[in-house]
Amino acid sequence: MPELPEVETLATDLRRLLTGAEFKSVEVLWPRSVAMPTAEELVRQLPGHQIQDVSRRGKFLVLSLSGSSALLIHLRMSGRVRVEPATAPVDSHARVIFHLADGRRMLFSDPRKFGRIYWTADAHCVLGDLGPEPLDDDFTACDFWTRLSAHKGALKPLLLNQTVLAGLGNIYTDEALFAAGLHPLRKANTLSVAEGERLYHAIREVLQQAIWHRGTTLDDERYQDAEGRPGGHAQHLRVYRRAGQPCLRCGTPIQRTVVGTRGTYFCPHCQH
DNA sequence: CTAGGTGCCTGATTGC
DNA sequence: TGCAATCAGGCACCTA
Repeated sequence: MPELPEVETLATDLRRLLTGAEFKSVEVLWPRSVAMPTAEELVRQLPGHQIQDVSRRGKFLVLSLSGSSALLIHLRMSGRVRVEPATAPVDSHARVIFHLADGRRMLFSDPRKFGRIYWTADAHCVLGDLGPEPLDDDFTACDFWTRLSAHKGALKPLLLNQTVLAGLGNIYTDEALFAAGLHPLRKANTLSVAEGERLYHAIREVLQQAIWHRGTTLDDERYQDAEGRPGGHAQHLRVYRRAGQPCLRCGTPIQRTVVGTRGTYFCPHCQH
């Protein structure tokens, strides 16, 4: 599933591929993929708008358009965005097809139909509740510890909460907790300042490594970059989907448990 | 306010 | 073998 590193990789690719491109027409094959405005309005009014920049906020892909509107795309579980020539065969899971004036198309495909597209003049109304960007310079360890200490629940659900911190999903949350030596059920407000700092640095390092490898594509998952290539980070995962295999630090078998509703992987010896 | 539960979805896996 | 049931999971939405 696409999390911050996958969306970052995609945004970087799309910026290179799409800056300056203009929408010629839009085909909506699954109307519920369009969250805002209605599919009809998108089809009627998006053509003619130009893509001025592509960036990322949390797990949202942000396409800044002429006229200061923004096209926001959330891939959720199985969404994918690809730029391809108009002659490419149409993906059977295509949900929205953006035909570009230069003849190419930007395809949004999504087998599980959880992904959502927003077109709005006020991106803040969609992105406004997101927490800080973990890789931003102005997001500090001190800020992070303060946020953690305000919650008495377990660390894992808290790190998945996008209003606390933007961009982490199931994979990188488990990886960051392992790297920090913290148990997923550890209560957030019991962390020492030093432990908070460890988690802060672990999150940033795990995310940066994954971006370096252009994201994680697991065997049964379909994350791809804008040109259809898989990411290379799967082989660097240290706990995620490694239940029963030896911890790379101490050799103890990695355990899988369920926290909330999420499959959760951790080393019972290294994480406290 | 927060915490916890459910629905949205389909491909892959499991069970009979 | 074939079919049905189960599971996975991010987030919106609901209730306590």
